[in-house]
Amino acid sequence: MDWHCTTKPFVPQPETLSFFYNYNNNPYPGVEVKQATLLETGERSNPAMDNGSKEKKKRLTSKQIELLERSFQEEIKLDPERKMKLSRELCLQPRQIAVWFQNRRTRWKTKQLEHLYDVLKHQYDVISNEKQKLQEEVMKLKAMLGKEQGFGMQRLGGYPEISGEETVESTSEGLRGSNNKAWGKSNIEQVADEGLCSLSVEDYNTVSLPLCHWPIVPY
DNA sequence: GTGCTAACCTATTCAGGTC
DNA sequence: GACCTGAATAGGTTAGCAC
Repeated sequence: MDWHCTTKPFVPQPETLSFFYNYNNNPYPGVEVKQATLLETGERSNPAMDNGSKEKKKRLTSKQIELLERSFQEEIKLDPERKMKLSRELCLQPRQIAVWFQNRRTRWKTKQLEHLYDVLKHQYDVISNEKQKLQEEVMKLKAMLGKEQGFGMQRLGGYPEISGEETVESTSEGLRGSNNKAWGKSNIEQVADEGLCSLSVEDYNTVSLPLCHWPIVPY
């Protein structure tokens, strides 16, 4: 089984998260009313219970799952025609096919969310590391500046005042802002330029989560 | 506009399998 | 027997169609 989507994925477009909610830009994907077939009507009822005697739940065979999985990889949605075809081929009720696809989509979505979490976490780690490096660099530069100014002031008979309140972040921003070309672009800005994330310098300092402006489509 | 129907969804239940 | 997984159910939303 491939709950981890390691085989051919129906890869969602990365620029949007809407695929979690909307597989085909409809409020409910695949909701297209089609004339119900005789077999499909009454699908809501449990076919296993129809004969009065309560049949026990049965696991699908590996062969059935294999075919269902292959079909799912081809198309995440299940159209009535395909449902009936699978139903005949696998000797399962159409309802069972529909339920399997529904559960499979749920599992797929969960996996996608887990994957997205990993990606975001990685991005966050990268940004955190870069911030740490920049802070260290700023401290070094401040120390150097202090020494130089101290030396100059000694000759003038005084010492400069370096505020302890001054934030590393503001200094960092100022330096980079005043001489952007010399500093070059940070990884984060490159990412932002590539349109993956929309980050401002302000975001930089307050970022607690990657501030990617991906649309969250309400369900 | 309203009612019906069939598709979808999430949350939950329950049974089979594994340790 | 506890825990996990997956098949199935319950209940809700949405959209197309007929009236």
